[in-house]
Amino acid sequence: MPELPEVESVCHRLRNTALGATIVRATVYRPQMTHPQAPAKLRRSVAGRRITAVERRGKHILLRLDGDITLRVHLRMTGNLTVIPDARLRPETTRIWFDLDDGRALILNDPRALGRITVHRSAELPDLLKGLGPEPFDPSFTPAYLAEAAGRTAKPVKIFLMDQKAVAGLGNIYAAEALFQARIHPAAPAREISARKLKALHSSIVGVLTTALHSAISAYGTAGRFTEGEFFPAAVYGREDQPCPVCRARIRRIPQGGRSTYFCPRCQR
DNA sequence: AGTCACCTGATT
DNA sequence: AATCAGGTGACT
Repeated sequence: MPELPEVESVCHRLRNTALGATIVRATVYRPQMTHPQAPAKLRRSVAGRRITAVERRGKHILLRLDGDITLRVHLRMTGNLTVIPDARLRPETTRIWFDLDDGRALILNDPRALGRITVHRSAELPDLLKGLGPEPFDPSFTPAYLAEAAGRTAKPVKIFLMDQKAVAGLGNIYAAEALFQARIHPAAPAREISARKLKALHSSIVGVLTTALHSAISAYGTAGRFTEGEFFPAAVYGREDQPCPVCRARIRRIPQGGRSTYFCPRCQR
């Protein structure tokens, strides 16, 4: 599921469901998902604590509990954090289960079980999140900042965008979409891109994420789940061999960093 | 900077 | 049977 817009929409929904509830007990079905901590630490830390805030930093969800405990949840590829009314609605792929005091349950549902959930004191958080670049909607994320960051690396620009320390929250889809809108070839070395193009890239990053965020919140907010095709209609992502919506050239797929990158060979040079 | 491992399910 | 997947951390 999740890049920044989807993670934010999960947070949005949790604020309307989990906020204020008290966790009675945690059950860990996949101990490795609490790595590098022991599952017992999670169980011990959450019992009897109330959820006081739901925050997001990059793709990380921060569940604030009273008594200065923060659960940091990362959904990775297929995770979802959601409240269900009762055990009858328990998905087969539930990996962590939190009983709430009103009979509902907060669950981490994650078919691939690649997600992570760890427990922290608030004092540890800055260190924990220090590798993350600015939030794309933060005033500090400016074209000048992007140019400065890009200037320091010879990495292909798409790899640069997906590296969370340039800017937090972009993943494979929205990095590709932003590059398409800015008409930049995904394999171009970041430091060789003109200031003019980087300015366009800055705008397209903010624009793509804004549109996707609204789409993700309305899709998830109503149905309570993401549904195929309700997202931002991708111009290039997943469209190998289909015509570019701008110039009709055939969309290409190339491997980058072990994943697929989609782009229009005519629009993006 | 590139490759692989972590996991499982869907698709070819 | 093989390949792919909206991610990341640990290796070369």
